[in-house]
Amino acid sequence: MNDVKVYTNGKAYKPIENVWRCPRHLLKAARADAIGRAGHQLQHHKLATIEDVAAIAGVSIATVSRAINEPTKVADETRRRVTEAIARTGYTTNAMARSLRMRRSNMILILAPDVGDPNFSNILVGLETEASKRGYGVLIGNTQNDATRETDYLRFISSNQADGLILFTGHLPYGFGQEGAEARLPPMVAVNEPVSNSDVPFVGVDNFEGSRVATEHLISQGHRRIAFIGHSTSKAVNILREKGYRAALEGHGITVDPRLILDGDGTTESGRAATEHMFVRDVLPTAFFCVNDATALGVIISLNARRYDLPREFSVMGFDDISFASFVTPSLTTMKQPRLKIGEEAMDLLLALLAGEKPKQNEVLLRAELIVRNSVARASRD
Amino acid sequence: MNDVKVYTNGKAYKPIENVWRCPRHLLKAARADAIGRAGHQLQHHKLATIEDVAAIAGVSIATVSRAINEPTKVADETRRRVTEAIARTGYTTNAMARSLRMRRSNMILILAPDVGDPNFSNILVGLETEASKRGYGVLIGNTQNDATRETDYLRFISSNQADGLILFTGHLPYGFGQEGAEARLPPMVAVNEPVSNSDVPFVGVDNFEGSRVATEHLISQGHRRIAFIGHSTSKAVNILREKGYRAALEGHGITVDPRLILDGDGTTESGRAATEHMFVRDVLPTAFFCVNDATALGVIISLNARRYDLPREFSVMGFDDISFASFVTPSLTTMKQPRLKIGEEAMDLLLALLAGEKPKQNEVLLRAELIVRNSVARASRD
DNA sequence: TTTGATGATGTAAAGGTTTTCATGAATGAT
DNA sequence: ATCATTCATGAAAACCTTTACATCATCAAA
Repeated sequence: MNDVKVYTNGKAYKPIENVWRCPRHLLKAARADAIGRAGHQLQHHKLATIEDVAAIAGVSIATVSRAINEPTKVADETRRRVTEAIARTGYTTNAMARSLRMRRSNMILILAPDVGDPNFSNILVGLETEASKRGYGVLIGNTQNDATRETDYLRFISSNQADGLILFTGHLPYGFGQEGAEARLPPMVAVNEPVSNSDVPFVGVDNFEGSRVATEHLISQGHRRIAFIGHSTSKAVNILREKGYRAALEGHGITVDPRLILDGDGTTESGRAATEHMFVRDVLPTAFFCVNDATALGVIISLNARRYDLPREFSVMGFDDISFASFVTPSLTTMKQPRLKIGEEAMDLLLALLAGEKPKQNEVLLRAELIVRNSVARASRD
Repeated sequence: MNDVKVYTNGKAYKPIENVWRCPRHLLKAARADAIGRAGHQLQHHKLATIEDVAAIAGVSIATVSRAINEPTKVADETRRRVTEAIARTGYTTNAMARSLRMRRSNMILILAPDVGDPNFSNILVGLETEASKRGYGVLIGNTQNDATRETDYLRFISSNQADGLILFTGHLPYGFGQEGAEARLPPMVAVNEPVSNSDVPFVGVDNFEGSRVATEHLISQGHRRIAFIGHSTSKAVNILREKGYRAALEGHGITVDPRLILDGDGTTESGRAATEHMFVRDVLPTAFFCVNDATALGVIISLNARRYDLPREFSVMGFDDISFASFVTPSLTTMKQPRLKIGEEAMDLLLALLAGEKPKQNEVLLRAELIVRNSVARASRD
């Protein structure tokens, strides 16, 4: 229309003729002014930008940015004007622009094989709480241990959409771990299951110690013939818990009877099968210490089916304290994993790594808590 | 050093004297070339950009962008060269830059009062699966029904960090819902609990119909005196389920006995209390239909404590099929919420809204499935 | 041969920040 | 009065895309 454009924002800016030299914060003054007049009500999807704020406050965008991020670096009066302008426009800094510029998204990606798993969701609470407290958001990725899905999620990392990684999977995402790819690994922390063959820091429960405590509890109730259900040569968790069991027995001068140690993969079915197997061979304990609650449930189901009176005739102890533990009959005595705490600690560690700190130790082990319910009683026989 | 800079990337570009007119894709040729020589191994945190790819492929960045996003619009041979350059550099498009430019993050924010709730995590699986299938990521926010935390999370929306919202909370986030703020509402879908006093689309189970089916199952087992535990005048879920219960009774010509309808807020404790109350007043049913499994658990605990033989003396029916339902004794007959499906449908609906489609209906109701276990038996008396 | 249409590609302008460097005023030391 | 510091601020570059528009070659139709 007209060749020479005039910009005003009510603060008596002079018309400028060299348009391409017009200070950037004036270029959009008209628009900002419109916003100003309309109060804090904005156009549908046109949000206020830092330029709008700058124009209203009568300062440059650099100053606005500083007023927000380093308040001490701007004069009191200026800061006041900026703050007011922000309130008037309802301005929020655009996270995308910020991330782009800072090469940092303030997002953490959580990779889990099964998001529906109760163990996951409980730790998640801790992770999320800590992250949010520190200004980070959490993104979740359900991998189902599928290589494709894992690599899919790597784009969050390599596209700068996430700064760090929490691994529930027990292994590096497929595509990492390759030689040469080392440099591309973002800061990460493993949780729930340590990452095998790697130096990824791990936060979890102290399985050895917890298992020892559990076994000692059974011993303290007079049990001498204690079975361990859930032997495995591959699963790190199972191996550690078995070690704790053995340590407790040996600590009390009780000889470990290999016939009382049965295989199990941690499923309910494996607990049931192991118990049945025990009755077939007719080598019976007075108490069952199970590698986890799911296994313990299998044992209880099997014993209930055989019409034994629990815990009078057999004691059963689990590990984990998963949600149903208090609902089985008899309710399960077990070791409670401090899941909330695990989540918080893991996130705390990850954020420290992001801040450039070197981890003092490669694993953080938290103590499991003995939860006494009704599945353990004093031994009624030898 | 020298005033005239020379840019080469091995493809015989001529030196250019007007530096500020130098084509952008040449400006960084040297760097890209270095990357090229080093194979796909990158500097620690310097990822390849679209310019690197462009320089290697010998095209402009516009063409690279098109080759990626609208492959049909570039010549076959060019596309081939670009693809190869991408492979060589290990390029991934920077999500932040993309989002900034497109004003769209491809992220969905999920707001839930309790992330640890099993109902949440199961629906989450469906949400995540569908989102990821469609190229969206999910961000989770644990609000604990805290106003501060809810407003905190709104920055994800107002800073363009999330395009849409899934609400588990049953209400609009604090700060929305105000007058005038209408325009700022992003597309959203409610799940688990409908949002009261609003037209936010809801995806959930058909409570009325499911409840009717449940009650009919009890009737089909010969029960006539069926209690409803969980009456409420405020909770939408409870109200609907009670309506289904009444409809079933009336459909079979059974008079509703108000003395068999007891208050309850859906907690285990409320189920226990209601049952005790019933025995105090000595008006007994032959079957208990509970508003949900948690309530049913309370009923079972109470009945077990009174040494009744279940399900012979009393039948108990729940609703939801939460995880422990199969572990209680007797294992609980209940209506299963199709949680995975709910999650998928909700996300599907939200993405449709994002794509600009108008929802055909304001709520999508999915059918609950009858799960027969051991807590319901044929009525042994009137 | 001219014109018009089509198709492939390049140029440059957003998109909204943060931050380096430059500028200029005010303050304190000499 | 002069000079060196310090302090508050502004200009402009950089972060990396997508896309409207312009350009140019090619080919078909007139």
